[in-house]
Amino acid sequence: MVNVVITESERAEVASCETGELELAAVLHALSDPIRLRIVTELSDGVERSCGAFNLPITKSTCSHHFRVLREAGVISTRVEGKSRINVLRRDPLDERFPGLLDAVLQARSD
Amino acid sequence: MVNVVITESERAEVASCETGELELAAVLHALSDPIRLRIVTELSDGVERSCGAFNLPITKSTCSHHFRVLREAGVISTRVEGKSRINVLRRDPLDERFPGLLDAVLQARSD
DNA sequence: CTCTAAGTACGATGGTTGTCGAACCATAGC
DNA sequence: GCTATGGTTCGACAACCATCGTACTTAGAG
Repeated sequence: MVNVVITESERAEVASCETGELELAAVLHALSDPIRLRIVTELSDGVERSCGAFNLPITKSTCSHHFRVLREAGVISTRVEGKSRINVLRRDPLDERFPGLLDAVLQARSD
Repeated sequence: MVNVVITESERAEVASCETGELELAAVLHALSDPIRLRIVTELSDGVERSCGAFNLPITKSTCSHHFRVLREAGVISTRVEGKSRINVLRRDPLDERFPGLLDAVLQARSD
């Protein structure tokens, strides 16, 4: 059993050395919240939706937070359209980088 | 935009109503840490390993913590053998409940 | 121009998490 | 019985996170 002490930043650095690991962990973390899972599931039909179209049981600011987490992990992308922000699932980039991951999560959710 | 306030426990309860969601979120969360991803990856060859066999850059207690998170999410199982705790990846149960998920994660990691 | 609708940004707060060290426990070997 | 060895448990701590309310921005409607 090793007994080395490292800081948080060093830990993140170590992680990013192994290709793909950091981004994968970020995507998995983004998907590991019920609210965000619900958003992703609803977006998985390919229909673009504004943030307000999800009827989520949270306040506006919390809603904004969750969409940002998903956006920064690369799970969704958002474009401005009039007063609304339209959200789209970034299915193709995700499928290319993590083949099968999104499908597995979506299928698991719909069981 | 709805504006309902709920507590954390209520939120968890709501989540558990939709079948599979809670467990899925737990598994995804368990996998969203670099150290635990590494443990799962090493275990994915089917070889059973003691906790100390991973050479992780963390202390014993932190190590114990990560194995517990994986165990409680149902990702691994542990059995006592002499002085050691032998860890096994619960591949079949995982594949049955979340088909393709583990494979997708493992493949993404090895890119 | 004013008002409303849709979000974002900021600051606060309570809960969770990753980490550590020290103490503890169980087993094997002496 | 004594001593490693391999883990677990506990308490502490800093960082992070989900949540909220308030204030702000931007765009369309009147």
